Amino acid sequence: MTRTVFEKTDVVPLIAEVFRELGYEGASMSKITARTGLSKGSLYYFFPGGKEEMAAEILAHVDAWFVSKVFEPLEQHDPQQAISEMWQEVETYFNSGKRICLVGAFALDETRDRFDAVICQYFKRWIDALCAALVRAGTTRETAAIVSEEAVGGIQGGLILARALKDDLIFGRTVAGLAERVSKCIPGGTH
Amino acid sequence: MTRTVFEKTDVVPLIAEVFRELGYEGASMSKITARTGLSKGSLYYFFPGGKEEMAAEILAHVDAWFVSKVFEPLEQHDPQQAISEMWQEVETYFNSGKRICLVGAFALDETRDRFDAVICQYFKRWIDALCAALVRAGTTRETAAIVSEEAVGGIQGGLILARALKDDLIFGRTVAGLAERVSKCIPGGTH
DNA sequence: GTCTATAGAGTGATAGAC
DNA sequence: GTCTATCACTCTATAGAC
Repeated sequence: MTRTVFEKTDVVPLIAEVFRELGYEGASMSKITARTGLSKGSLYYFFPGGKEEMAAEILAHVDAWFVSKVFEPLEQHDPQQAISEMWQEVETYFNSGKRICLVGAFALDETRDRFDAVICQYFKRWIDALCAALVRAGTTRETAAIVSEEAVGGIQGGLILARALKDDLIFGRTVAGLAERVSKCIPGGTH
Repeated sequence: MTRTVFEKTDVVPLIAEVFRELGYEGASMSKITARTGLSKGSLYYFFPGGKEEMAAEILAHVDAWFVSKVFEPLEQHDPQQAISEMWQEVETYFNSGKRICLVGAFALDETRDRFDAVICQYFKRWIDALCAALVRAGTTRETAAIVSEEAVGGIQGGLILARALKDDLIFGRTVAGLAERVSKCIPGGTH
């Protein structure tokens, strides 16, 4: 019998892609075993709580990525640089719109109710972090709050359009448009 | 014994809400029978093709609604009035963000591949119709194309944020913001 | 031998099709 | 309601590292 040894840190991103592509309900255990190469035994060894625990860990993993790559820089670093890096990270992470936002997808159906705290926190922190960065860059609190919502929402909308239209360029246009509008509300911003 | 007689036209909107709330995979036949009051027999009488035929008819029904209430007015009526009515219809239809876009939700997971022609057509026609209305109102073709994408995408993003944050006001703010930006690119528009 | 990780047959429940 | 396939999940067996 061959024995492949997995580590949990390697397993989480694999399962994440299955949930991302098939959704919570569509990601059956058999699909997960087929696409990850892990047996049911291994999956339940890593995640005794089953499918719900897998999804919870995956959401936490996605959230942690955004915290370190996007939210914390926006909250702590130079605001203009952090915002500019945010657009870059977003374009790369979502692979020009070919990869969707797992948190956004989970928000749309009853899956939201299973994970509502994480889902709500993710978007709230993103909007608040961007807003705080804009305020530090000199934007008024009112404008910053409105623009931050528009930017985070706009990214989600761009991902839906990219998948719906099977258009590899639309997400880039969306991000570029949002970046321009955000930078225009920074006094002395590059535009 | 009581006997409730259903007509297919009454059944489609009922099933539509189940798909909208639970997603394609989450909307099991038992959930559909439970929430519509229809027996499995009735469902297969109305939809011999099963679940896939139900979803296809529901998508067609949603699309037809948008064609008559949004796309055709944008394509044919007074552009400024049609655009202003679009925002009104969108706010009402999505119930201030408490109701999501079925087409957008289907676009996110592998459900898209089952219905990709309808899903693509829906968003393409919406963007094109809005773009054409803006051009008729005097906007340059280039600006109109960009703004139309931003508006249709922005609506989808607003719906995701509304559900994720459980915020009844954010969708209204999103629509108001988009409406303002759209009207600003019309020469002599009301702003 | 112990311990950790893996395999996969087998469980009852429920899916969608008819 | 009845069908078969598949669901999430359990359990036993065991491979390999120590």
